[in-house]
Amino acid sequence: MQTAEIRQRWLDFFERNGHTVVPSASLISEDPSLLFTVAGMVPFIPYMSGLVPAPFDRATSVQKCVRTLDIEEVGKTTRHGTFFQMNGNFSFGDYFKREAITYAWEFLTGSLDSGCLGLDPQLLWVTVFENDDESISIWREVADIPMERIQRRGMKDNYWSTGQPGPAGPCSEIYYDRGPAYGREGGPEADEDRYIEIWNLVFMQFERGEGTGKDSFEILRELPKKNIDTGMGLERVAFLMQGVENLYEIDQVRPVLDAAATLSKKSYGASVEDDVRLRVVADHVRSALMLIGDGVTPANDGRGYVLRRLLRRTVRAMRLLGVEAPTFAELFPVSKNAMMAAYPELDRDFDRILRTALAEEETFLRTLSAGTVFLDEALAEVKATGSKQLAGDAAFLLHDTYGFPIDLTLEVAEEAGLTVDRDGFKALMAEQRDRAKADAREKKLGGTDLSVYSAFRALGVTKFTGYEELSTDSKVLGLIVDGADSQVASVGQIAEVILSETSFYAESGGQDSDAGFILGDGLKLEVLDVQKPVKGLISHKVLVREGEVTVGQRVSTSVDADWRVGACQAHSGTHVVHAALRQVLGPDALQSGSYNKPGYLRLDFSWNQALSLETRSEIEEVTNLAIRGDLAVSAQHMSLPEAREFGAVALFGETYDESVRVIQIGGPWSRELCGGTHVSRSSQIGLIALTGESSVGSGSRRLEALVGIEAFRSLAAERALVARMTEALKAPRELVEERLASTIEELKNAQRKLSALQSASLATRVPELISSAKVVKGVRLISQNLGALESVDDLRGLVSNTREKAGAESVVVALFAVIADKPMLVVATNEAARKSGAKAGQLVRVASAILGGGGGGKDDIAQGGGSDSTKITDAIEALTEAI
RNA sequence: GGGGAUUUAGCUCAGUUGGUAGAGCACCUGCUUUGCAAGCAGGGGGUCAGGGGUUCGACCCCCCUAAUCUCCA
Repeated sequence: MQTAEIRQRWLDFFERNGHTVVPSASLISEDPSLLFTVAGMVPFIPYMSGLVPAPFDRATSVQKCVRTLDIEEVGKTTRHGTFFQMNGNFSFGDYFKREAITYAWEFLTGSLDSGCLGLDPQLLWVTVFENDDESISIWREVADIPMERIQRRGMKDNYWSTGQPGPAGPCSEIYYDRGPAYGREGGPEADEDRYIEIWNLVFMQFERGEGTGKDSFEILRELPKKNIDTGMGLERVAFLMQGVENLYEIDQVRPVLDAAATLSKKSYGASVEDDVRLRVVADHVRSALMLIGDGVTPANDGRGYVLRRLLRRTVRAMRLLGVEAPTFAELFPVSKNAMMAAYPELDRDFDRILRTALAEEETFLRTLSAGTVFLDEALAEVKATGSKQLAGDAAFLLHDTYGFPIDLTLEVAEEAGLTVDRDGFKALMAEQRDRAKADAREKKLGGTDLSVYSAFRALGVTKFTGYEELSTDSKVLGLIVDGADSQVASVGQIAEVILSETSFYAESGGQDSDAGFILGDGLKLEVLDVQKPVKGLISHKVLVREGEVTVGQRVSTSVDADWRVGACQAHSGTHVVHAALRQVLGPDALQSGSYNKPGYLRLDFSWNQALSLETRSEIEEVTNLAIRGDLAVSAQHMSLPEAREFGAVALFGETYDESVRVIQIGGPWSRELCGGTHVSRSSQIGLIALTGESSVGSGSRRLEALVGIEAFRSLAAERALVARMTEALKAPRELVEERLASTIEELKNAQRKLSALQSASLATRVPELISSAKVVKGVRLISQNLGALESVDDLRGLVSNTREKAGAESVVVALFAVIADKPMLVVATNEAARKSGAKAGQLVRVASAILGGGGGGKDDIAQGGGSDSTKITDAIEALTEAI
């Protein structure tokens, strides 16, 4: 049975049983503490923890997941994949153990005709938590499983918690017996390769306390609402049902493996090592495909780094298979074709996905060739010293600094007949890990506790009225002072206020929060910040200016009107710039983040090179033409699929509800999903002036702009600058640039002439200097104070010139000058003088010490200086002595 | 978030306890030749990423900033 069919049967089965089908959430997790969605239940965490009331009693999903913790194990075992799909059914205070077990059994063993999987009940084993007799009796009753195929396991295997205080509970797992060919008898307790875990049922029953590890915590109490969370590994079931050996050989993955084998002219099954490499390629290509599909782009940290690693490990594996040429152009379409039955959006976005992958492959191939040069040098050096081993720190440097993978280093070293100090390398890697981990631990202490908000969120969603009005009558539902629930806050205190409804916009979608006041009877609260700490809940951070605020009090929210006008201009302006950007650069230039507040906007977008001045001007022009065009701005609500159909731009990394708000500017000209506040016609934006374009990391650029009156002020300031320049240069505006260039050119020429003139004039003094030579200890010494000179270069030129002209007989030229009010000297010796022991560097040191400074150089020429120019005569004497 | 590396002529890069910034390619001029990366001679081209500090003197040492590459979390 095809993987896509198992998936569909799953969803249909649970929908028939009253579950709401929830589409897979993005791989980019909404929870900022998680890099990716790592399990089927991740999107449901707020409902499980009670932070947000669940909108349904029971739900089911097939969730895309990425886990890279065991990335090194990929390909070596049957069941480690970096991308996988988890089928889940969930109950939020609705059904519990009995139904969960019943559904699981029915779906696995029910007949194919009835939409189930038709697995042989004789091959299924289950495990339960050691003292969970309730589950055992349900299993006996519902499935009639003999006791021999039910095993009890401890905390480590069959108890679930998040690792932190919160919900916890026992699990029951279902295993499939692959038969005696795959290992020992005795159930999952004996052999988890023969008995493959396919489904984990988690009974969220208790609340746990503080503690570390999997088993050292206290069970505090029963949960008031018990939940069910189950996860069936889609890939595992697929490989069992398709009668293949592991998850790399299922219909969604195998075609890539075959394509990699063809490209490398290897046959799968011929060599253990090559098989692992082929599986790595098959797994990583699929994971990368899915990640890029969800909007991740390669980067040097965070999610982007995980993607980069996957892509680079693929290139590396292909290299080890003997293919040095680019391969992504072949591999990615194969993976896409295998996955598109379940994920049709991959086909739609494939141009972008492939471009992203190809760009990274090209970058990495460049990195590799740079690393190869370095590695060859390092290996040659090792050989030169007669050693047989490349040091660990050299291998680490290659890996850490040049991104050259260790196993390629091993391979190349081996070809050169050398070994590599792997232990040294590992030690350095461990050191680096510890550094990063120590740092992460330090930072984590600042994590915020959101539990204080859950009670308020349970009262319902804060109604936002700010689209229609600036002022709204409301009621204080709650106060938080210093992170704790409070009944009252008085003058001078800072508090968070939860209201029944509000006209204040909370920071989101890049738009900064509104400013203004919350007013009541004798009460004045200045709003400092507005946030949504929990989905649906708006919290106002305020400073109490006058009076005292208490829970239950009637108040009215009053947003600063000027502020809001500026905020609307800036946010609509951001949409206009985004649309202009895409019009000029093409649809690849997609916004990856933004920030706007009155007068200012910032837009980060995916693009891999700096924008030229012309391109920037063009974007600015398109932007301002759209403003001048007085385009209508409208907002409408629709479902997410409808919005997609409508052509609205959804941003990656953002998560959207089922019902979304689409902002249109000029109809189809700009359509974006957005919850922000906007002007009603584009002309109200006024003016936009781009002020900067910069990089925010590889593959991502940032545009900054001023909006409205701020834009005007900035342009006015530049105009004033040009006015001052025309005045200073005495040239009309059109000629300023030319005049400036010609002035610089003239200045350069003049300087060149001047220095030529100077050295010529200095050259005329050479004969006089030579004739002034005095013989000291058998050496001719030419020493003089030349007075003020322009530069040390002149002095040095004169000294070496004099030495050349002075003939082969021994001579020491020591000339002094005052340059920029400081005494300087240059000493030169010829070969004969050096033979009789005169060293320029030594002489300079003696003389410059007298001048209150220092100096040095080589035996033939040296220079020095000091700070007291009245001592030059003394210095000449000392130098004469020193010869 | 924490490390490492790089930034020098239009391009690719040298630059040795701190003492006149170079090479190859490209460009311009001339000569020699008329062909496959032609040769010879001459020449132009540098805020040594930016800013600050130490020093008589900084491409070089110290500090800060930026960009790019890279590893780890």
